[in-house]
Amino acid sequence: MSLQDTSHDISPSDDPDDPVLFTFFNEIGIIDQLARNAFERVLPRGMTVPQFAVLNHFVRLGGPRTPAQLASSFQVSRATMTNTLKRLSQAGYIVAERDPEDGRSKKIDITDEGRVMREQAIGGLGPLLMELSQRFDLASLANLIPVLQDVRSELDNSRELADEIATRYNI
Amino acid sequence: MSLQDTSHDISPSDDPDDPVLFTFFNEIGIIDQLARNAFERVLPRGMTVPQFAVLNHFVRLGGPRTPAQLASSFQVSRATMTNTLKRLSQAGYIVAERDPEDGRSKKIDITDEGRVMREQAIGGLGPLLMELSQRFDLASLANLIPVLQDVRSELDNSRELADEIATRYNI
DNA sequence: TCCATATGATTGGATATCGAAATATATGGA
DNA sequence: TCCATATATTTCGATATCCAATCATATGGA
Repeated sequence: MSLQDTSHDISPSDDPDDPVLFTFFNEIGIIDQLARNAFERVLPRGMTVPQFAVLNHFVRLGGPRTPAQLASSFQVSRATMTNTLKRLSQAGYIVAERDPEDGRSKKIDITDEGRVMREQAIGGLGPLLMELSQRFDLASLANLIPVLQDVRSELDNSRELADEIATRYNI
Repeated sequence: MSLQDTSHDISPSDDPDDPVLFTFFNEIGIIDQLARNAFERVLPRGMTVPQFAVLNHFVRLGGPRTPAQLASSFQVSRATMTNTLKRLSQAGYIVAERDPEDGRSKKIDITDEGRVMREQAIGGLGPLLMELSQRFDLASLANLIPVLQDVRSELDNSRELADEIATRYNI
């Protein structure tokens, strides 16, 4: 959920103690929620956005990959990736085998069933993206992307900052 | 998690079948994740972003509010709001009483303990926002906000679109 | 060789979130 | 009055996500 309520209106907040960053992250959070929800609706029954993302990764970039590599690619914790991989594996969409070179590690790859499921997922996702493309001003969005990437990069570096502030203020 | 992996780099994707919308929502998702995480780090032990958001709502806009109103304000389902309110209530930060006018409904309001907790939360959140304000180009972010609000508004209207596509493609 | 440390993966416990179903109360019409 | 329908809230079951702790395997230095 976002930091700030909106009372479900779309107009900008004009509260003076409502800094730009607040409003910005608020919008980001709501958009993420709505987009995730829209995508999930057009995915096949039981398929989720994170699971599809992993299947798509294998189709587009090829396998195999280790769980650690996947976690890093998607910027989630290894624990989270373990969870997603477990579900995909139980559904038969991926296979895992131990790495003979390094007994700690695993090699994950997509199965034929996984490829079929990924195709089915594209079947609904593609049309949704098409429709949304027509509704949005894609040029404006394209202009936003570099700024968003800067923000991401800065946030990426601010974990220590947050921890430092936490020790300063939360004892 | 986002739809698309990034292999943890920041550069724009130049994959031709990687439409602007894909990249855009991908960035949004990662930023939301990172920001949420940063905020959670500076909140007092046990306090979460959604819980703080509700307390902050009461302090800024006053109470009481019904669960349905809160759910609508934050754009989450009523089930989700019930869950958050239960935790806040168990911690003593809010109180609920039945609405004498309408037996189905409840009036929620913040307690003094809730106000204290909200102040403590501001203690860490404020400094983090300050620091981030210095690291970011706030003017660029401010320019983005209207576009983001348009996107949100469009997504807000696209639930039926997603459902229609779902019935078309997912049988 | 042996141990301390590092690294990969998982488990356990917590919260958030959704949709669907259940529960309780209103409301309006026959 | 009584019932069908609408609305408010909660419950249930599922997934995602994190952190902290655990387990297994490597690796490097004494």
